[in-house]
Amino acid sequence: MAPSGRVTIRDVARAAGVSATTVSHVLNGKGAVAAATRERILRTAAELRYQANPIAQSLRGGRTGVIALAIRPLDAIGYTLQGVDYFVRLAGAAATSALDHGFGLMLVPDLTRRSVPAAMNLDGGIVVDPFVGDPVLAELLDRGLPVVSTGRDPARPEHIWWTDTDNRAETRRVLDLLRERGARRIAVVAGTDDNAWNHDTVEAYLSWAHEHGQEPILERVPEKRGETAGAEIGTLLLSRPNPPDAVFASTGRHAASIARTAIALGWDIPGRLLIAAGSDSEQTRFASPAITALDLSPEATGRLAMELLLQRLAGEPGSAAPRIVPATLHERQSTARPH
Amino acid sequence: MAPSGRVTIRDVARAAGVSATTVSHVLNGKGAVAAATRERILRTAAELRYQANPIAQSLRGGRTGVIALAIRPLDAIGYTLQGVDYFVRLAGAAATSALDHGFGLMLVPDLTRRSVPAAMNLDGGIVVDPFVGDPVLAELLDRGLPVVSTGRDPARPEHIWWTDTDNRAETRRVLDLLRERGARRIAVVAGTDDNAWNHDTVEAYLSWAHEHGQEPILERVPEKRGETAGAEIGTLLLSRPNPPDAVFASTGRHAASIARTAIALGWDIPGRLLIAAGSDSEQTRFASPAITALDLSPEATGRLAMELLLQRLAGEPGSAAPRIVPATLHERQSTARPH
DNA sequence: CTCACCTACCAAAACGTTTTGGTCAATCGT
DNA sequence: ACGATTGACCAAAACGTTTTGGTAGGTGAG
Repeated sequence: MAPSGRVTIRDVARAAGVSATTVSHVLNGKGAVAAATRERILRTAAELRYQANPIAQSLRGGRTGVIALAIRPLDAIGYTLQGVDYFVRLAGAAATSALDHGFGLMLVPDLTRRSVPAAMNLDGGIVVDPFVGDPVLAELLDRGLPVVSTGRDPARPEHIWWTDTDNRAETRRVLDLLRERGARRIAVVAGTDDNAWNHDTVEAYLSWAHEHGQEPILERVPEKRGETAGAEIGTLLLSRPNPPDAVFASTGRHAASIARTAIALGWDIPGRLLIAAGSDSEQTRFASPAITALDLSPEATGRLAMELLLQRLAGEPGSAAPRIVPATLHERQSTARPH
Repeated sequence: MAPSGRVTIRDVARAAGVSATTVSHVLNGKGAVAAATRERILRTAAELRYQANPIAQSLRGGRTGVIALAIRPLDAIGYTLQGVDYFVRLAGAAATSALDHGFGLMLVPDLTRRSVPAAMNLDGGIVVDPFVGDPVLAELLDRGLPVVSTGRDPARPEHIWWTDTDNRAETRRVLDLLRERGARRIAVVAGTDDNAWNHDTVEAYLSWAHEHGQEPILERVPEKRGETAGAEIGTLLLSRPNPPDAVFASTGRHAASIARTAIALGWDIPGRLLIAAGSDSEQTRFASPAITALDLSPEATGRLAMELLLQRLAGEPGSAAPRIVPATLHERQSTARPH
């Protein structure tokens, strides 16, 4: 055994009476080795509980098998609450998919803020919801790594390796539903994070409102602000001289707190006010009445992003990017009203 | 430049007219190097944009700088929702702390279920809420890795490297509060995951009930079951011949759905029924009325676990383990009743 | 019988660092 | 003036694999 206490390929070779080359061949199914020899080597390796040292393999092969996951919205607010179940579901799906392909997924909180540890060698990266001109996305690309993002970076149109739901179409879909349910003055409450999701939502709303001859009622509330922000916005909206008859809030959290505020102010939901959310979460399912919401399929998004990345790493032609993931609209009590 | 296209330490050495040894010395601040030479080497390295290859460093040093994070309750249910904000907060704190010390945090979904990728070489591991006799904890320990868990494994008393809140004391604290607020028939709803948290909660409740001469009313509901489970349990509890006057549910999610059910059944909270939760979450803050809950300080737990692990990796004497993290009890509407 | 071609195996190089164990010249103490 | 010490530097070994480029012996075709 090596002085380190670890069993090396040489120990196995010595014990089996062959060269390290032959052991490597057997273990990787490469060269031509006699059946008897193969058996003996496999047996010896098992007996010695030999495990190839992945670092040495990486050094030779140039790959580490580690993929970075940067969840930008969480970087911005410090990993506190906030629409978190979306990110957990996405990260879980990505990690599972990575492990299935022999890769590990490493969580990397804001690479640009702290000095990047030397020990971090990555094969690729996934950036979730990059900001416009995102520095972390830039950093990874600068390192020459293949990167796939979840949501595009509008300031970097040449970066086509992203996955997302069709935010504009999905937004219109919800607006159409609200209109179909009788709403004629639909307000939208979007976040302030400077990313594609918010941009698309606002843009889709403004053009939709224009098309339907409705004066836009747009409010924005910072993602980092707590549930109280929803209450303020709700109060603000409902005390307007000409209040909305429906509210579409992009996060489930804000939708739920606006709904609660409305009810506290004596508004009936869905009788007098319809509510919908742009992202399903525990709050939307849990609110009373339950709130209609878009399920953005974070699992599919995470899995797809990982697969796209792994295809690129494998040098495969790679199916065309960007790739669009369909969302599911869960209709609930908050918009239940006969047509 | 090396054929790989990567700048190696030899390239720098050649360009600066010194040996690789000297470059390494300068870059790591090790040997004795003349000031002028040092300057020249640093300048050259910067010009060539030299970055030491971490894999080679790892091979030499035997360390990878990667720590595994296994979140066992999520492994059990497949990374869907459920008390998730606790885990995100914990994982975020652990990742941040790791990165601050030059380590990366790798998410490892159930190591025992899928074949462990060869490329995964770890320096240590953190296991969140291990089950009794947890196989993932066992696997990591078998590999000879230093492991710290969040919550102990009751089947492995010799494993003292864990961090946790004092579940028994905190449970009693909540029960005491409920009693102080007038409750005399307190029911407890715990999870079914076979881990220390559930064990401790149940154990503390049973002995507390015995001490206070109260007949225990204990229900258990699987963590994986959705919000509907809470409704069922709530109905069950309240339709007993002799219903409870307070419910302590270990998860915020179950507390909230039980509260909602109770209200739907016409019970006034906190007038006729008190509700408290053993873990703070978005649901407890968000329910109406807001629900009193223990904030288990996942950030502190995650940070502490990481620090404990890093101390062991650094070979430091290591402050005594296990380490206990204090929880904070947030009193809210659901238990607001004059003494 | 000989040449070519397999089969089964191996020695050495390569991956890019860090560390060990030097060498050589200049300086210091006596 | 001479041995000891120090400062500045370097060649080679080491980390544990995988891959390259072999060799030696056996076998089939001509």
